Amino acid sequence: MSPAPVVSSALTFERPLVTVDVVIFSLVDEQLCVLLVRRPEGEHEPFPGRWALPGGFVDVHRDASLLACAERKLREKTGVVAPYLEQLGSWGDARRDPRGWSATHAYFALIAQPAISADSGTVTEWVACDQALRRRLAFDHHTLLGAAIDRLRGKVEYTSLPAFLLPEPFTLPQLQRIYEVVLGRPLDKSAFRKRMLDADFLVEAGTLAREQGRPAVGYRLRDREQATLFPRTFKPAE
Amino acid sequence: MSPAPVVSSALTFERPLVTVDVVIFSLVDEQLCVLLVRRPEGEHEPFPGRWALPGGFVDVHRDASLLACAERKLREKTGVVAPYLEQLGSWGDARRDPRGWSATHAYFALIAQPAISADSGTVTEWVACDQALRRRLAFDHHTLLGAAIDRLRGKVEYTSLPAFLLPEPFTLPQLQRIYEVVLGRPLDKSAFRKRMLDADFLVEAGTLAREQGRPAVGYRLRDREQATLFPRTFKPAE
DNA sequence: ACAATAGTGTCTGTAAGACAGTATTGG
DNA sequence: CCAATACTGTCTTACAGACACTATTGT
Repeated sequence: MSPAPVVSSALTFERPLVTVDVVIFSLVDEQLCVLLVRRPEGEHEPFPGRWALPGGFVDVHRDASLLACAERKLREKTGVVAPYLEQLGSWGDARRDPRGWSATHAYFALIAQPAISADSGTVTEWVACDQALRRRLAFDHHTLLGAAIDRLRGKVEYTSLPAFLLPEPFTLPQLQRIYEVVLGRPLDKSAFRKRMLDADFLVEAGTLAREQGRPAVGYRLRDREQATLFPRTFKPAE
Repeated sequence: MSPAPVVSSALTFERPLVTVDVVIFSLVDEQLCVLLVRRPEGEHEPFPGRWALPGGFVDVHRDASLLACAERKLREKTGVVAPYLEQLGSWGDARRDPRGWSATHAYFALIAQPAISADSGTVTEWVACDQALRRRLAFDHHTLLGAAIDRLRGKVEYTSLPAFLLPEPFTLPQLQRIYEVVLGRPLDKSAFRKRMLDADFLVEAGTLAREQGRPAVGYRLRDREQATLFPRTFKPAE
């Protein structure tokens, strides 16, 4: 049976709270980091002063959609407008928010420039992923963050996702370093290059010199909207 | 800035509608089918009489969580209690429901027994996937269904998901047929069997005879909670 | 010339696909 | 013995990983 009442225009039953949270990843000093914000200290605030993921209630008058709401949160905290943004999932139950039954929609974003905070008022910090997981976060944000990291680590095995963490143009050695950082293991240079170039998601963009050594070919993404899937994982587990 | 008001215990702002929809897949005559329900005909009902995915409002007093709500919908429509159930994603915006800003949480379920409807009142039907996509469905259910089919087709390339569509115990030839149906192309028998047995997610369960020919070894899933990932896709696109 | 970094060539092992073969049942 | 289905063995090929090699820059 549909739970809609007979006179459906009434819709008088109790509605859950609806929020959006964004797990924003970026690189600081070749480390995978996530953006955290401090909860306000107010008397009636839940988890006052705790670290949390950026997010908040959906505003039915300002936000045309959940995605638009996530983009707004991201813009408010980082100033970044068009990043890689993907839905992570939703978590909803009666207990995750002391203010009542609530459902949150988590997104995860990859951005290149960790330009810290265009936002006024809120305290924000870039924190290394594993360190962030060890903090006591507000709500069930530990779960959300864990899911985001798992998803990212998982997808890195067979997608071009890490490329969204680099400012363009970037070089293949740079990209390989990011893969190695996220995966936590070294990769063979030759195999890595073959895979990246065969996947045909990069376009050449000039030459980039470093302090020392031979300059490298620069690349941009052919399509900044979506990641490329590789036909195999980097290495089947042993 | 968090949109929470200063005195947060008030929370007087307008809340979106929150629903759950479930895309329930099963096999009827070796065809991949999805369960549709007819929307009620009432005067004030949205999309009266249209076909739709089973779903409805979250009931904050009956449903402990979104997942529990999805399980309830599934149970009400099919009587199935412990299927494969995975979150597909959420869709929320101001226009998808004429009754107001609404967010739905879509789940997708794979069940073995298409026992039609333990539910009273509602008209339900198992419809072949591609045919269901051609119907004019209520709300944005065309989008949800499309996403579910894409997800299933995609995952079939590298997971054991189709095994959840078969009643246990099942045989490898049966399983292969399901893979072929969902993928829409034939698979090599030898390669298929090697892959399935190497993945080590099956346990032997007796022998199953057919009308004719040699009986086949029966198998059960080692773990009915989650699917197994294969290290490669079935065949890199050509 | 040398250090440092970028990029390539070549070998090898692994595993998937192709396909023909063998095995086991009922009539 | 034959049809029908289940299962296996062998060959080939593609490709990822290993690793040594060459290339190009600054000092």
